[in-house]
Amino acid sequence: MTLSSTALLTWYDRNRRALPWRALPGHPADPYHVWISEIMLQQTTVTAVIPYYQRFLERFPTLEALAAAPVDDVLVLWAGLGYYSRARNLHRCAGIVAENGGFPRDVESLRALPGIGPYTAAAIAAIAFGIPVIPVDGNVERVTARVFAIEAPLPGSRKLLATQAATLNREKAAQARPSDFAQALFDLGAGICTPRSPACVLCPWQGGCAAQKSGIQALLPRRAPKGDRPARYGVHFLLIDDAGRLLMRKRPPSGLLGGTVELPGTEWLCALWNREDAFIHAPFSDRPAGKTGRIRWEAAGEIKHVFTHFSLSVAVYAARLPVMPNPDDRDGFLVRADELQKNALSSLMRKCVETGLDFIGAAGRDGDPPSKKSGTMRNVKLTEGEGA
DNA sequence: GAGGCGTGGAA
DNA sequence: TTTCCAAGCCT
Repeated sequence: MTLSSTALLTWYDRNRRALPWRALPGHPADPYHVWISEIMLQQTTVTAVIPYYQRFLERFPTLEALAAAPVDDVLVLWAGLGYYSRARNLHRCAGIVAENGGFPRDVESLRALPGIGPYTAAAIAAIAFGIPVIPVDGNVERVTARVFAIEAPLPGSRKLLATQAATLNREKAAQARPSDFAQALFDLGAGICTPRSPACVLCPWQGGCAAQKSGIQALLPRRAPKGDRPARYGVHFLLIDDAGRLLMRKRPPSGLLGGTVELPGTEWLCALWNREDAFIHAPFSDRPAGKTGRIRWEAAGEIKHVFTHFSLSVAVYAARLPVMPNPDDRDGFLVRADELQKNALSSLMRKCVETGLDFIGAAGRDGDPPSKKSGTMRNVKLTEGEGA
């Protein structure tokens, strides 16, 4: 009774966020825009998504433009955003939906498309097509756990939370505005019912919140303790010639960082590499030293990177050659340093390349000892600037 | 169904 | 520094 849909919608009408993918109040949303934004927002913050969304829509203004593009072009626009299977599924999905002449307008058919799970199917259905369902994301789980004081820990409580969340839009006011109601719950979770210190005094549902009544709102939702993150180690090699060309290679099309471009290197194992074993994986190590002579590798730095399920430490070695040997398919391919932004570099590899180039740049200047954090990336642009 | 799958900002 | 975690999906 006190979880009034009207109260929530009124709050939303006054406090809704203006977001690039959001239609203006009272206007219908574009399913293509909603879909792109929802895929990008999976496990990703709004702040991180906004610049990617803008660039993506400039490059692929329509579903047809996206469907017609090579998947590698999509990955270039996605590089740095993480969870790269999203980009591959997005591209597959575009082909299917364009072939069908548009998005299906029901939850079940949406759910069947690649990259669209229960949450995203409900989100598109509600936001773009006005179907009265509640997409259950982290925000909605948190709000639901609190208003009903559900103390069972995630992720075990997920099913229960979804069941309870589905009861939130029973009133007529919610049924009349499914798109706004769903987004109102997002904005409530993002701005008021926040994870750490919820602003209950500002909450349109404070009178009906069971957790707030007993003062446990900041403790919910509970979560089961997560396991430790194991450490892994790798070695990567930056080789550059006097023409400013780097040797790079492409990772397998699926799996970790699938389809992205990387510096050649070792596997990532749970133990530190010794120098001898690591250098078996250095470029051209299996070739007789030709007229270029032996490659003189130098330690350029160490990169720490954290993935969801392990942390990684990469030793970067760098070397400069007058003339690059001709790479074969196993070696990889050459990329001009000033055209790196045309390749899909993960954030990890962007850091590795930056470290290697910084080292080469500093070491290359006569008598200049390589210094850490010298920031000598003149003329080399690794990311598409936003104009800041 | 449990684990693989990125990243960067905030506290 | 460490920990948490953000509009989850796939196998």
